[in-house]
Amino acid sequence: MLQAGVDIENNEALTERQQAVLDAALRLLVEEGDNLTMTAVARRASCSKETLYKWFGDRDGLLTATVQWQASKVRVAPVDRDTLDLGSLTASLERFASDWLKVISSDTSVALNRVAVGHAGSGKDDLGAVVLQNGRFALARRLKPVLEAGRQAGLLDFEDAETAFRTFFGLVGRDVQIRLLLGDRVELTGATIGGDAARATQQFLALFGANNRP
Amino acid sequence: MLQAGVDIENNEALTERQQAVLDAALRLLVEEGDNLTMTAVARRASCSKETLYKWFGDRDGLLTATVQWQASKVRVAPVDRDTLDLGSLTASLERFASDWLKVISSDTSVALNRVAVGHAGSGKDDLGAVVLQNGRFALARRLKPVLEAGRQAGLLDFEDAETAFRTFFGLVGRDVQIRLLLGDRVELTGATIGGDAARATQQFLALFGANNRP
DNA sequence: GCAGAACCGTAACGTACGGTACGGCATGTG
DNA sequence: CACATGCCGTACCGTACGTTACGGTTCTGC
Repeated sequence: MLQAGVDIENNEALTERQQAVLDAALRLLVEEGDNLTMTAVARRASCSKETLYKWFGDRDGLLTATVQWQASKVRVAPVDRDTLDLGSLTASLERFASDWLKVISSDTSVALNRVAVGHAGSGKDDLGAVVLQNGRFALARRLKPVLEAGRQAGLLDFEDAETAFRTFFGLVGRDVQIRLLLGDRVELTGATIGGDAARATQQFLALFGANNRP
Repeated sequence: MLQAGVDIENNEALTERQQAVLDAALRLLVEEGDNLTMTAVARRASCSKETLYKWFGDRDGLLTATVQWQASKVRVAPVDRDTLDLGSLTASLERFASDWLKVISSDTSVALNRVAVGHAGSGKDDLGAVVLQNGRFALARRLKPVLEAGRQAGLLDFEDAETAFRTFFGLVGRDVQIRLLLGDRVELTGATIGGDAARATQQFLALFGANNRP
């Protein structure tokens, strides 16, 4: 219920100690997955279970706080759009693709997505919505202005920014995320990520570049 | 451990009653998710828990048997490749895309993928591998011959069939599967599926069609 | 320096659920 | 008909874990 607990709306109201506890919970979540126990978190964080319950109210409260804490840590710098030619647009898209691939292939992302997917079935909490909000929808919010700017500059040609974004999303991610979530060992070194990002960007430009339309 | 149980390698060795039990377990899995209980399965299937343990050995054994039972039910007819022009190739690709979208948006697929993802963290069983084998890899095995035939006929142009397939996979699925797994309500009527399949096919042909290369 | 709060460590409680045992019934077999 | 087998229904056991309670210790304000 979390009648008394941290204000999960704005994660600014987290003291240092609470952040450390959530970091410990996050590390444990990456290691153990959803079958972590409250005693394990308490032991790892060197705090008492009473404190955990006082701060986060509930096991689900602790989990959501952990997920939101991790989400609050990935604040990216927005791209500058003053210079906008084909080169800078390509670089921006490749950057987005590379960052996204790095994120979804990271251990923490895989672990968080796993627990969120597992909890999505029985609607006890909204972990899925949180992960979705800070994952796929955050990416859309940051990428759409770039796409719109590209269209304004006559570099891109598309009807709907949402559909264009979803195509880009598919070209970048392909089968990587589902394979990682299902436990498949996908080789993703830095070089392959760079190559995949460049390939996805070229394919996207081939589909939505303004010069490719007769 | 499943020392004594059904032969999960070939699901032919399943009696009628066992299939009915697995169907009940499957329905319950779709409804309840991973937090289904053995007593609930026994009650739903009108069998005793003793029988469940004798047949499937374990809770994980029951789950894997259920997943494999569902996997064995989706055997698709292979496409005929005698006539191979651009029209039939397009139709085949659209058919694959539409079928795949229908599968991943179905309730059972979402439920099965959820439990498999949830279990992928702690390697107690290989649900993830089973789902992956009967999902994404089965699709690749069925689609790659079509792609190769298209290349042989001079309709497609690609270096590696695997990369071409993964691009097709991304163009079709985009963000649908992860959004569904995370509990997002994605509108997927028959019309939208058809439209998405056609769009993905056109995009794939635009990228890998032989006539588009100078 | 002291009262009170915050918090740590641990013990205790309650329950849900995986796994097992057992009595009854139905069916097949000599 | 006696007997064995297979299975249903249910009661039972053990344990893991969420949740609470409590004594002891450190921190904070006056």
